[in-house]
Amino acid sequence: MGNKKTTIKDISKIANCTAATVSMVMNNRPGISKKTCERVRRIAADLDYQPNMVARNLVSNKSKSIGLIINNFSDHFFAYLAEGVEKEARKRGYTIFICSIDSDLSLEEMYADMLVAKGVDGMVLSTVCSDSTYFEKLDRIGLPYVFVNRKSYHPDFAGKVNYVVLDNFEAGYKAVQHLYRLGHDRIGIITGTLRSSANIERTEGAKKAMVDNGLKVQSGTVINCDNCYNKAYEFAEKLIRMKESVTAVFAEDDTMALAAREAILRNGLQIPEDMALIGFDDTRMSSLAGIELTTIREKEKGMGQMGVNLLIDKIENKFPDAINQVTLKSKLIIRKSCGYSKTGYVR
Amino acid sequence: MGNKKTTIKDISKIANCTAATVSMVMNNRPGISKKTCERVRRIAADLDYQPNMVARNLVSNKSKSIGLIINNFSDHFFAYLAEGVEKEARKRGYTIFICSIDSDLSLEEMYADMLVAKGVDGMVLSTVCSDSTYFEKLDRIGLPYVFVNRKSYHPDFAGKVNYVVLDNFEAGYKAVQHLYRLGHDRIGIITGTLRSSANIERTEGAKKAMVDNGLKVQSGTVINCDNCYNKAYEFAEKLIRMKESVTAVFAEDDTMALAAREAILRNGLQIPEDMALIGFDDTRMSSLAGIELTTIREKEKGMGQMGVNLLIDKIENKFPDAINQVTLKSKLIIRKSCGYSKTGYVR
DNA sequence: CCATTTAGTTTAAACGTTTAAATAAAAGTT
DNA sequence: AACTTTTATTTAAACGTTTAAACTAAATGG
Repeated sequence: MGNKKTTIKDISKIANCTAATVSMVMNNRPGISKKTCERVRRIAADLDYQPNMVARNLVSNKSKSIGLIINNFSDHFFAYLAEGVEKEARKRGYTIFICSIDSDLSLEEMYADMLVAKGVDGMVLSTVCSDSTYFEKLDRIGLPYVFVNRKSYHPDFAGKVNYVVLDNFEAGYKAVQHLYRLGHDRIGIITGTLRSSANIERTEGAKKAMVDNGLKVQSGTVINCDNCYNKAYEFAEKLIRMKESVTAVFAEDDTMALAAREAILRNGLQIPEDMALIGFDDTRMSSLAGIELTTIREKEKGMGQMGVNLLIDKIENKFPDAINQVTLKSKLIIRKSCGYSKTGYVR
Repeated sequence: MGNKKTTIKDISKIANCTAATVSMVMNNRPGISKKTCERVRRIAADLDYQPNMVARNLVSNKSKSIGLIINNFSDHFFAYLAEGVEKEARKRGYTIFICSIDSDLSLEEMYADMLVAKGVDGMVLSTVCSDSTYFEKLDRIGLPYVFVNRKSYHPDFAGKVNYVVLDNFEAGYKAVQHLYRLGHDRIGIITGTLRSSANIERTEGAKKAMVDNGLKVQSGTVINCDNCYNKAYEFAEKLIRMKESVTAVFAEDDTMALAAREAILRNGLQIPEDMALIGFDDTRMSSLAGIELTTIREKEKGMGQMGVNLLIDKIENKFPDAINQVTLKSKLIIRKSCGYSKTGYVR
């Protein structure tokens, strides 16, 4: 043990040349004789040489590492997002530093600073919108970053920031439109945290659909449950008690939808007969026999991939000053929880 | 843009002292006058100085970074494991490089090499047991690592390697014992990939329980489905067709259990009346109304935490040559899918 | 055969820190 | 006042690379 790693110097000594020569060989630089090249290569292989990225990073100021800040690992959304980011980054030769903030917004800036200090080449930011604009620090030092699943509403940044998002407005609209056309007039909305532009826009879309169809958004029927199972369960019970006024529920993520489902069933009601239910995310749970939740599918993995590709393009200066703002579309997955049948919509 | 990061030199110039002095101030070293200390501190704060970890890493040979290799992000097990690792590491001041191999075992060694090159202080290895012993390279260079959810059977390593695992044998035993005591004599087993010590031991435990109770392990009733939903679905359909010989199924993870559930229900059978079913992991799906899967709960997050704590203790040389082999116990979560009732077991 | 080009290699500085050793300045002792 | 001790600061080397510039030797050209 303690047998230090092989360095370029170790090789150069054995190969009777200087470190510079070895470096050039290892980087396939032109202008080295075939003989030395082969000799050095052989010795490097013999000693199982791996270039020290830390040293390389110091001089080149490139680390081939990317920072990824997510909210948490166990949410379907972030898990798939991270999967997309990591796999795609790997393909392009980058490694991921991952940080989760677990809804503690104050952590984000701290992590970002740390990632910068650790020398990442760029960052993917997927947590909710804090009002802070700490990322102008990133701009200042010229470190590329892209938002995934998040926009900035800040007037100084909204137009400049690179992002990949879902068309959440359209998705929310679509969800409510589906309920409306199945005959529902009184619809409750369980929203996710409103610090996220995604949820803000889902909610706006949903409300717009209600207004466009001449429905009223009744007070107490739209509540922020912060993507939390328990809060959603409680709120769903409240909605049930308003049964006269509510016949359908749109939950802005599947976890909350399933919380609502539990509340509805435990209170002796049936889905969709007594209460229609539509979720968001199309998690694995939604398709199970007996659950069959109508929901909205977004390509989290794809968003991660696109985001990181875009980031790497920036890093590698493919399109230095392009501003990339990508908006993806979602898909309505119709199952049984809203009672849609082949006979189609009633209006 | 392009406004390079502040360095120690920038500060030293303004503060009229040398880089060494600044360094000492930033590291709270004794022997600097209060005056310089404050001056340097103020300037550093003004310039928003962040020490460059890359440079620091190069000289100290410590990076405060840890490598984590998982199979994938979207599996419940690895998501929670990673969550535990990351959170605990954060508490102790470490950042995580995450790599997923997605069942491609050959990637693991490559990643490990890369992580070493990037200067991690240690690694948490949670993927399946490859037969390779590439980690002796890690021993050679003196880089600490710990296995989580995995042991080594290799005679040279089995006794020396640090790990945190579940008592999978006992868990498998417990699962089958539960079925047996509910009156089942013919039990099918859907195993996870047998390249993982976890699944090997679950299977062995399960078989032992059968043997101990005088049951026969019939041919064709124990099949490796590689933790794959589709394979499990198919195999479950086969088991159904052997209905005379099989009345209960033990699946080594919840995903496969739910695949079996779909197969059973789609074939017009009922759970638990026609077929009892027990899973493993207690994922969020298992507890949903209408699913209510009996399963085995393990603390993935806790395993991650313990693993990384153990690793950091090694890194920081708390117990230099201790060998830590931790075995945790699981818990049987009884729901409805095996038909257990308050009347208890029949034997 | 000398001048010039080309090919192969080395030198030396740089990247931003840390750290042991050296030095200088200030403070104590007699 | 001369010597010792203490305190504060600087020097210089190191970490493992990369890279531009300098050098050397061999090849080419006239």
